[in-house]
Amino acid sequence: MLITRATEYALLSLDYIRKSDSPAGAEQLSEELNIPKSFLAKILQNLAKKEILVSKKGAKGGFILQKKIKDITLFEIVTAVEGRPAMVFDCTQYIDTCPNNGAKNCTISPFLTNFQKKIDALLRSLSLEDIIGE
Amino acid sequence: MLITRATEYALLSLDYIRKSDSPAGAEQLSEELNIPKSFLAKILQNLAKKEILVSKKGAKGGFILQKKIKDITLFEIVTAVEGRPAMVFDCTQYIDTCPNNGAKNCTISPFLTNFQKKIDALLRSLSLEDIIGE
DNA sequence: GGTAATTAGAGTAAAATTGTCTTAAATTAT
DNA sequence: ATAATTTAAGACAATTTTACTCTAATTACC
Repeated sequence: MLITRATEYALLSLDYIRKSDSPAGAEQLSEELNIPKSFLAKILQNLAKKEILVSKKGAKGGFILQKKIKDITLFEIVTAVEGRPAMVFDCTQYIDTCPNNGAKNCTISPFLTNFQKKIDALLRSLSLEDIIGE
Repeated sequence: MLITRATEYALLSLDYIRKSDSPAGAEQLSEELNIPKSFLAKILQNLAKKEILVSKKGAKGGFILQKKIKDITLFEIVTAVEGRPAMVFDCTQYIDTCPNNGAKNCTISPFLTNFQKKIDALLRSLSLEDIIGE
């Protein structure tokens, strides 16, 4: 799966948040969107760390958007939530057993790297506005 | 991960097989490419079932290509090896807890479906020749 | 017939994802 | 100030997916 459930939850939350007048709390989002609360809280925290959301603590706290939806890319969201860009493949994991000693003599490495770049570019080109509409 | 290790093993094997004069056996491929034998055997079986490889049993048996490399798409390979097309996302899994009762009122479903189609088209447009060269 | 190879299916192990819990820190309202 | 509310952080547990193994059967060559 290129995009995990966590990212799907993030997209749904971001759509809810941008439609909300006041800060939306984790509990509220959890109930409205039927997403496990503690899990969602983590996701929202990650979005806040990466400057996609602003978090407000205390009573009447919650989350609001930090940027316009056209200025938030899918690449940013995925990276924030999953802790790394969406990966197409990962032969780097077993580079130690690679019979070609890494990418140097690998027949498929150049292709896969290129493919990854294409997906990255696609994700960077898509804004939250593209996804959830204006 | 859009493409699993099994598909990577398939690509490496296909490259080896197409360079080989005689049928390449699972054991040989396993040793040359440093891939666990039993795991690889399953992958090769799947490629054979989906008419990408021809399998020859018995002594001097092994696998040979069934088509030209320009006529084998990455989509075919992934589908054969992983048992389904490469998935971009999967909210269908938890459709029962979806607050929008499935895709009908979902804010992100149209986008995700569209995104999936783009990836499918990309995978269908790429031949094995594109990946491993002529 | 005997050996070399694939086929088939169940089963195990490891890793990643998803989800929970508990405690602390910050902010607001009273 | 104090209580109530809400985020922050981190450890932990459950689930799912991926990766891999094993055994027995089948097929084909010599």
